[in-house]
Amino acid sequence: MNENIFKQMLKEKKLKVTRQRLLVLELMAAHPGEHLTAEEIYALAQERYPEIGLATIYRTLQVLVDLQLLDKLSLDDGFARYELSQLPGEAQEKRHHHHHAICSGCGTVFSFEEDLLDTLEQSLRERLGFVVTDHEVKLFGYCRSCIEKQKDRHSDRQIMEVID
Amino acid sequence: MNENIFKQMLKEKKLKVTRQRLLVLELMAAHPGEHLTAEEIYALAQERYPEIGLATIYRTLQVLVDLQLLDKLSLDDGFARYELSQLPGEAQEKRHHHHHAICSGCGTVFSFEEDLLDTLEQSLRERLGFVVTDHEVKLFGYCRSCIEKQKDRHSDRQIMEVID
DNA sequence: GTGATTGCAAACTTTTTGCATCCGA
DNA sequence: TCGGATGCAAAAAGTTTGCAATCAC
Repeated sequence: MNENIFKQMLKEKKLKVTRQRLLVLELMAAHPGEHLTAEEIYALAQERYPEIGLATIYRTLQVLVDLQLLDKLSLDDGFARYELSQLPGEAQEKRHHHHHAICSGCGTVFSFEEDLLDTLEQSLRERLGFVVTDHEVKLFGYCRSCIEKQKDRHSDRQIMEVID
Repeated sequence: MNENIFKQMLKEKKLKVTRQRLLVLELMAAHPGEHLTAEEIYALAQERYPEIGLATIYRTLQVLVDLQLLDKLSLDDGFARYELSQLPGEAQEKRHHHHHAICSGCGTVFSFEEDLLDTLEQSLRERLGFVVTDHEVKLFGYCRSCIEKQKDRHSDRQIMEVID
């Protein structure tokens, strides 16, 4: 992400280029593919700028979401999360988020691209006149390692039951 | 929804059949397809049982979600929402929620069934060993009537610009 | 200089929890 | 009777807001 493009975007919206805004974007760019909470971003920011306030983090994240530089998402754990947007700027029409598979066992989030919703979106447009601009897909389940742990635990339990 | 089945489910989990639990389930059953917040359910419950407490609503909703009688969902507006589950009881394996199309213009939520994710889920299982147990699909966009309103507004704006 | 931005604290909102009382089995 | 359930109020937890001081332009 080019810093100058960011400065340009801010100027176009008559927003000021501040140290805080540059820092937050830089941090997000340094953590691509992660789904950071405001608190996590706050902690990272404090390492480089201890005086920064949590309210500034929230306000800055909102600015970056408005500029479509960040995506705001939820993993249903009570925190809003943010990640670097994949297609910055003009390519907005095609801006379809990647999807998330959330392991119910360990909470690990797997991200993946795949546009399988075109048929669905077309059908919606035809049947309801609803035009889709964005979609969010969350899959819940169990990752390989949790499935294996689960198997182990089942073996243990069977053994325990026999012993008991 | 058969009340006796519910009582049976409660007994199996050693939970008590209370007036509050019966009331909340009855209210939810009377509003199928709606996506009610805890506050909305609280208001409905108070009409029939003014002494009921909001904490009871939350605790009861949790019980009903655990029993898979309700689905908890989020429309990204800061409220948890609840709706009657489509397939109660045993058919849990096939229990795939319907999806939601949320209009960014007016907030209307359109629900629809369609299982187009089988391919995606199969691919995840093969590639990652991730086994999907549930999914949530949200589509954002504009409904027919908001699109028409938008067109009108555009016409207005053009006229205004000419006049100005 | 001037208006946007920041940091701090307080407020707000939704949800959860502690506890005395109540009620279902 | 007795342990779970309830209602109330207080607490939590994430986020937003008011305001004086500060900073960008």
